[in-house]
Amino acid sequence: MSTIGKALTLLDTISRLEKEAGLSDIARHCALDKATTRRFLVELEKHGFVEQDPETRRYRLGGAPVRLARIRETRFPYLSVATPFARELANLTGETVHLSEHAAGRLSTIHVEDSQRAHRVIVDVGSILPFHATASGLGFLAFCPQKEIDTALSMPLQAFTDHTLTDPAALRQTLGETLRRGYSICHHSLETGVVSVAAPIRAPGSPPVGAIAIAAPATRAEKETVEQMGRAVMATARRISERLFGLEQVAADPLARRAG
Amino acid sequence: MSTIGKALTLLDTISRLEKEAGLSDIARHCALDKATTRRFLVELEKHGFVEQDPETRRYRLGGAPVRLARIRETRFPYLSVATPFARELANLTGETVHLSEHAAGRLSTIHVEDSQRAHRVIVDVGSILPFHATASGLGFLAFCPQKEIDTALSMPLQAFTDHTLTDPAALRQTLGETLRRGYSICHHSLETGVVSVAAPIRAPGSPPVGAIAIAAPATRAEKETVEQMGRAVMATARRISERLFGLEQVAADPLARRAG
DNA sequence: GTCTTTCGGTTCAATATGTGAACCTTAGCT
DNA sequence: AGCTAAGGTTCACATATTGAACCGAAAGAC
Repeated sequence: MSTIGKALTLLDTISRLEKEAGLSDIARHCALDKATTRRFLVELEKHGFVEQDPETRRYRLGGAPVRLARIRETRFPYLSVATPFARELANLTGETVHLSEHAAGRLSTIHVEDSQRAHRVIVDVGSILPFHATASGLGFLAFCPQKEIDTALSMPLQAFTDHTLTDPAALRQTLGETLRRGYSICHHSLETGVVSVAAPIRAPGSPPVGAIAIAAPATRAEKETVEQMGRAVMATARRISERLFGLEQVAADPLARRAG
Repeated sequence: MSTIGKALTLLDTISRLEKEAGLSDIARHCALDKATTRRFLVELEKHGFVEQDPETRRYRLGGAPVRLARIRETRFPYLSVATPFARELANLTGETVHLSEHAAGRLSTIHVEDSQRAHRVIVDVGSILPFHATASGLGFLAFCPQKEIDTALSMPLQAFTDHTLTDPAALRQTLGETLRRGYSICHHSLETGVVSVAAPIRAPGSPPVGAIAIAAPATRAEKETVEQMGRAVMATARRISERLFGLEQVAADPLARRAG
């Protein structure tokens, strides 16, 4: 792997740590030499991607990504467009709603609207959503070109619960159903006791850029409720997509226009 | 410079480009070889920091920073805490208010609340604010340790207008006044016709993490108005700081606590 | 139409760059 | 004191990075 790749992987590792960590800790997590880790950290710090606490000497995520993210957001206002819709959906259904974005071949959670109920599903901002074991992943993948699906299903598929589908053939069938239905359903695949539905955010004719999902405790997810939530999430995904990419006839570059 | 440094500099360069750019263009902007540029771009793309449009083959900022920024924001909720205060200040004064964050030794604009007036100052999200020629920069620097000030003033100081102060001694005096006053004032330093006031966001006894500023057309900036805006921005900066870092007696690690 | 330039992208020998075992110093623990 | 593990540094060695030269495609120029 190139040096850049290693450094960005290190950055990714730091982003997954619960809180700031020491040099040796980080080196262990990344399976890198301490000297190498240090050089990387120093370099990343110079550019603001990590910060070192001057007292504890521990490292944490820096402020540089904030600037980049804000620039990205002004050019492609995914978060600012989608967030109000997510909130509306959370209010409508009373369940936790979360948004994910596709980057670096992974689907990561970039926003969460918590359910107001005491008994609710918790989703962490920044968490990575496995394609085969989450509604978001399936809802995203189902609308991707075959090539993407093949790639995703050729990876090792971890069984998070005993309900997790790990057989590529079974997953392909699920994806087919999802595509026909317009939204995905996921029962107890990542965590037991959770049912989710999701739909992709996409420009017509293009692969999705992300997904929106509703996650509910299984005890509140009767068959009929799931269908209601599914239709709601699909409708919301469609509205977000229209705001981001314009209506069908406008096949313009999403980055060239500002969503109205 | 290390490979990582070069790659991150390339990323920074891309972030400054108005829109997506081609390979040769980017190579020229970064003064790097085309082959090198390509390897960097491919590596950055693998990790989601840049995207390539499959049709035009041009490159643009990717989605990965969004995830990192959201994680950073959950741990240190600078934007979400400061934005409502900025909006309030914009409504109160009727002028454009912008927030900046210190990272990688630079002050970058991470949020802008536009004035509602037709005649107003425009500030771009993502723009870098020179320390010596902006109210934000001066307001930030004035509250930094002497060492930071020396570093900043030992850089080449560009004269953006014929009002820009570029003499280190004069700037030191301005910084002293700013420190005593509690907020900075900047007349026509970056652009003629613009007057700005700013105050630092900071934990008591620590260097600032950023600044908040009001930018107004000079025609609306009578001496008295400037003083009013200065007091307002200083008060708002103080309230943001208190929300982020707690009140004086709590000298805890800002990242260990959630603002209330 | 053809010539020319520029584009995105690739190759490979030369070499600059990154690597990591061993080292130092400090801090906390027994 | 003695031990362990922390953060950080050094330098001979190995490997990843570099860039001139290259290719085919496409966009202008004439």
